[in-house]
Amino acid sequence: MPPKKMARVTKTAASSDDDSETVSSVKKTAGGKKRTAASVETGHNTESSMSPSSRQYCHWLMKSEPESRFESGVDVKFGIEDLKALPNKTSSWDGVRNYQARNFMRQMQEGQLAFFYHSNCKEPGIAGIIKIVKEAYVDHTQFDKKDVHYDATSKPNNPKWSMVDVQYQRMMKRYLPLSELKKYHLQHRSKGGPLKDMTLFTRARLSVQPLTTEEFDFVLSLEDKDPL
DNA sequence: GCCAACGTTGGC
DNA sequence: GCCAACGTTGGC
Repeated sequence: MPPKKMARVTKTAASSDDDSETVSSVKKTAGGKKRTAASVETGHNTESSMSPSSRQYCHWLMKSEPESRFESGVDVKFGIEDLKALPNKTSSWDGVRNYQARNFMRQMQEGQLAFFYHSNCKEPGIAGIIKIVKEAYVDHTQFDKKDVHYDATSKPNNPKWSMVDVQYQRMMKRYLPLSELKKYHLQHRSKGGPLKDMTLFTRARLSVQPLTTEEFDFVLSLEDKDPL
């Protein structure tokens, strides 16, 4: 596995958010390569007809920090350019230590797309698009005492944390700053529109989050528009 | 660097 | 199971 992804995340441990694997979905793990993600690529599916808890998402947003920052002496920098520079432009997304974020990763299916979001930097925003190329499997860094995201409370016979593999797809035609997305969010919140409930704003600290097809498509459409 | 928001911990 | 203290996230 590649570098250190970042996906920071709190170090939690048990929590209320279900530690459940159960939650719908999810795949099998490890060998994972199989499974064709059937419905997946179509992008659409049932979202509108399901309750939030059972909804199956097919688009995601994953945060990482493109600028150097040291955590326990280790640089957690990992921007989209760093992903692009790796062999096969692919990396595991390890280090997520938040149950909600983990559960979303466990719902991801091979072939689904995600926005690569740059956080904690000069200009936060969406930098490009990545694809899920391997579904959730055990994040080995949780057992590595040397790793920044080591979790002493997780045991190999019952791992707590998962990761997926992602592959670089492309840069956005233009960088989409958080500030611009926020303007749309506020606008849509008052007058209606696809970004009115976007998780990026309603649960700002979540490092892995879902987007509805409507949200994803709207954000994509901004590439061809002038900045607000 | 500040600090608001919010998830987690742990006493009770 | 409540909730205050604490730690982290991440925009600004």
